Amino acid sequence: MRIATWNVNSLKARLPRVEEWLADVQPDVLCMQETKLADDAFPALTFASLGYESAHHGQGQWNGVAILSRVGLAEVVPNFADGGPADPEARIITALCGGVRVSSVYVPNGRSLDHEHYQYKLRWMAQLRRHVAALSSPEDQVVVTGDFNIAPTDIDVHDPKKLIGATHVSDPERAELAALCDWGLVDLFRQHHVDDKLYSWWDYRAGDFHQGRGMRIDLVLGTKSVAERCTFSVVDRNARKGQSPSDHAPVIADLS
DNA sequence: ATGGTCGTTGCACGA
Repeated sequence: MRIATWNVNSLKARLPRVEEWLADVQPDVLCMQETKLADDAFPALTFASLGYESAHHGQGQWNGVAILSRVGLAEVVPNFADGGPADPEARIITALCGGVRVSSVYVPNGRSLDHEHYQYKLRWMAQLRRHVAALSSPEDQVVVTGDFNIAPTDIDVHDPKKLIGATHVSDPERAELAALCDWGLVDLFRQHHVDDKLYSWWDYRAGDFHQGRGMRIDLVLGTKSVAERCTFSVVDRNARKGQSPSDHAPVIADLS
């Protein structure tokens, strides 16, 4: 089973690239973020014609998350399901795909450490932990994947010194991510690339992609039983090239 | 050292 995550930065703007990529890479499950669509504008028929069932949790204009699957799509849950307050923004959707409980997540950016949005980001990560624990146990096959807007360690950013005091690398948000992993999730990409400086997002500006200035903030986390099945993981940098790319590249993990 | 580019929308803001 090939599972992938991709922040597409507007599915309306990116649909041709996504269609081409699906045909090329043939994932069994694709989690998307930042569709920026209302549910009634989501191109479910286009994906159906390519062999994928789909579920979308959107709000239009901003945010929006989706799951495509050709190995079954059941028990779809938009938003958090931990019994706490619903997120007013469309940032998480969960479904059972091929025996794996998959969540597609778009963690709030945070904007700056002194911004209210940063507190929202920390609260969001804490609720994500409760959501995952409410729906599953660490012994289950669980994948939590998407745009975390958190670089787990300093090797996940091009120049850590330039980011001191910035979001994506601060201790409190890294602690939230570590706490999520402590529940029983493993960074599948790092299993296969122990110390590679490889990124999944590059600013559109200043030629950052071609200069290699990026961050690894798109993660595929899996429980132990999933991690044991994971034979291969890669960032598909090719999808960041060419005409009208997203600023994120897809991350792929193959399960035996 | 600074600014730069997209996508949304509407003439600015989020990433």
